[in-house]
Amino acid sequence: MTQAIPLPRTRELIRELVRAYQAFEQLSNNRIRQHGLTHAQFDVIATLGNTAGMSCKTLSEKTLITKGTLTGVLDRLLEKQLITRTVDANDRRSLFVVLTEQGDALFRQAFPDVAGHISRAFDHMSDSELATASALLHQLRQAMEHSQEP
Amino acid sequence: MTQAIPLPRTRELIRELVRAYQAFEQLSNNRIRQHGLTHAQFDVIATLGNTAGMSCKTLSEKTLITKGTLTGVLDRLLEKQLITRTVDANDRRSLFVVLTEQGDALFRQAFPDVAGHISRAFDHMSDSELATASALLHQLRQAMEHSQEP
DNA sequence: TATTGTTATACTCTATAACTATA
DNA sequence: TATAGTTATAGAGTATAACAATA
Repeated sequence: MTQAIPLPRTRELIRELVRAYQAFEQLSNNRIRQHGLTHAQFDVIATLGNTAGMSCKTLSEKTLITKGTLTGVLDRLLEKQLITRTVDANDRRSLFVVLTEQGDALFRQAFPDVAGHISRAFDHMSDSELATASALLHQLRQAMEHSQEP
Repeated sequence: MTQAIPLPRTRELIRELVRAYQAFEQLSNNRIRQHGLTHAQFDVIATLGNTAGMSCKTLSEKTLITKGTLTGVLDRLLEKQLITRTVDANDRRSLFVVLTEQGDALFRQAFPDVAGHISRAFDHMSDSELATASALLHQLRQAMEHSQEP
């Protein structure tokens, strides 16, 4: 309950992280919608892409979409015939989700397009600058993931 | 329409940015909800905090919430008596939004609490590390903001 | 008993377009 | 005509809790 007052440097970092992501969202959301997908749907497609499929549970963990919500998102992808959702023979409580051929085609089209659109923003950065930035974001993520609830 | 294939380094950067923000959201969302606010409502309160107020238009630009959506968000904050929304005497098309005393109290309580909760993740980082990280995120944001639609 | 996923509920955000009123 | 904001519409995501089926 008693929170230490965050240091100015940390506040600044949080503000910049939020702003950077806002800018990212603006770039990506338009592009994602041009492929007829919502952000959540794109996340699911991108997560399933280049895999042999996975359970709802795994998908939920990777996308951070809670199970109740995921059911609805998958329902809509099913309607669009982008995925299949079949009972796992080994554990019949579990459902196995896989991209359809159509879903895979969309993945192979949409993912590079969205990524490519964003990547143009970083055209002026060198390989080593990009690598440094990635490493730093990785470090920030690790720090946040390992900071558990009190 | 023809997109350059994004370089691996850029893809990696995008992936890390998304993941870092996911981790951030997980940390912040729980905390925000403990103050009885949604993410959008918190954004508005945080934007209005430490200001003399601003028009809906400005608020919309700062929070990236579109005007139609903003009306609903402000309606709910109004219900909770956290803001006032009054006609601007100078331009009577415009509405001026200000935190109430109650809204300001919540801002002064919730903002440091949320920021403090997150900042603990970065406790182990030095001032100069934090500054470097902020500068880098700032650079990434600038790059994305200046990358306009083709 | 615990786990996987669905269903039900209720709310919030979202984009969009038509609209009102002011300028 | 243009701008600021509301309203209407229709969807989509969200958390939560109760539930069914399976382990």
